[in-house]
Amino acid sequence: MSTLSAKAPEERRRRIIAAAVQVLVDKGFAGARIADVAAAAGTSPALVVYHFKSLDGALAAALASVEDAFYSDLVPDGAPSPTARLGELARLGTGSGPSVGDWTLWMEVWVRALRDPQAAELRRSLDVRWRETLRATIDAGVADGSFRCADPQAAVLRLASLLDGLAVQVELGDPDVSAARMNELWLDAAAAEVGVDPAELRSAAGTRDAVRGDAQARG
Amino acid sequence: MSTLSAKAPEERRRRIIAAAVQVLVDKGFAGARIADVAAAAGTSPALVVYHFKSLDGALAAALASVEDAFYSDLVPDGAPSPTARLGELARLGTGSGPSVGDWTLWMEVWVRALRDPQAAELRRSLDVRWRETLRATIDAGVADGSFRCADPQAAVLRLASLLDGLAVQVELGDPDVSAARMNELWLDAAAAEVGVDPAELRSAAGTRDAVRGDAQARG
DNA sequence: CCGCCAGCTGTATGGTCGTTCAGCGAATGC
DNA sequence: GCATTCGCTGAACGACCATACAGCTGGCGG
Repeated sequence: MSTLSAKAPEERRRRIIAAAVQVLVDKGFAGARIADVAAAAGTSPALVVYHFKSLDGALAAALASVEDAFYSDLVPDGAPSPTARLGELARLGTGSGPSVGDWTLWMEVWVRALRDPQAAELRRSLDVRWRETLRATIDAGVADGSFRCADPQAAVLRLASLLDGLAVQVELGDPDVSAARMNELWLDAAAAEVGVDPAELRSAAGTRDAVRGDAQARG
Repeated sequence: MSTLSAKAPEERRRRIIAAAVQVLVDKGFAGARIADVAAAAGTSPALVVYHFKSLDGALAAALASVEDAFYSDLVPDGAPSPTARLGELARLGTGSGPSVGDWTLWMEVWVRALRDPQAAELRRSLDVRWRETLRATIDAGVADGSFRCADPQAAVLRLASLLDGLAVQVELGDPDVSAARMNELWLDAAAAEVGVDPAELRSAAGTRDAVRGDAQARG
């Protein structure tokens, strides 16, 4: 258990996982080859198998890693107001930077989930988590009076689905739906669902430092 | 150009196309094999290649055929009122029977479109057509006073995207979004977008024979 | 020092398919 | 009737890849 030399293999492993994620994004499940992953990681194909037993193993590890990233993306920094938090969530789902917004990858997962139970479960758990987050935000807003929402359950389903649908348009290069437009469209829909002024929500979405309460961690 | 014998090969061809569609739905682009198509069509693998030059050729023919079906699904029967037409569109997009609602297939096309320009173009043209149909309906409703809609362009983008997103949930077997629930959720969103009573739209959606005007074919 | 083992690699192996090809029967044109 | 073409097939062929394997190397425990 030496500290220095033991790190190199682990580092190598991480590199392969990162490479696998990249390959998945670039070529999809259907186009991903062991050789691609190895090349992207700067190693030999055999090493990928050595560490992950098979190509599927490597891709599974890649998915697990983005799953982790997804979850950590979702923890709020500070305790923003519901309005600010809603804008924050819009930024997360809309921006293509964070894992939540890795839409190419999610689309791949969707299609794989049509036939692969493992992928279906992954997608499901991430989706549940996302909806819970949305739901908690809406409930908090309703509780403190800043939102009005007759049917939060339906609102969450619609907003979550709308996000998925908009992402498809963006990812497919729709000329009418840029990433910025996607954000706008979603925020307006969210504003309508929770009965706030779209302009207010839009400006809240742009604001990084929101009103901080410190009492509750959850609504 | 005999009438009887010439039909058999053509019939065979159609059978292969239908088989290819089925295979695409069952196994997706990634899992589709010439042998599968041949087996489903009750012919030899070689015949598939004989008629379509390659597997890709056969799959392309399959897509072309669903494209045709999609377009013919979209022509309205009669000249329904905008409200009834909106319900009709919901039925089309929501039911899994007609080509418009072949969501498994569309999801496959989406992911393929991420990397294949031909698939991207197919998806784009179908999407444009769908949005135009929605837009025409909304415009007609606004024109005759039954709808109120501040930003029809945005409404169309949101409703089209929402449909896509809801379909993903349904296709992935989400326990909270059955096909019936999808219909409901979409209709409510549509009602909100065009400022009508959800209950009215829901009942119009269930009605097959709507109020028939005969003046204009388009709004 | 020595033997061992984890980490790593290049090459072989085997399986899965897409595509090709030579040919066969039947209908068709002459 | 005869040659030809069309529709169709089974049996190869060969490309592409995942995986297995034998071996090399460098550091670590003894």
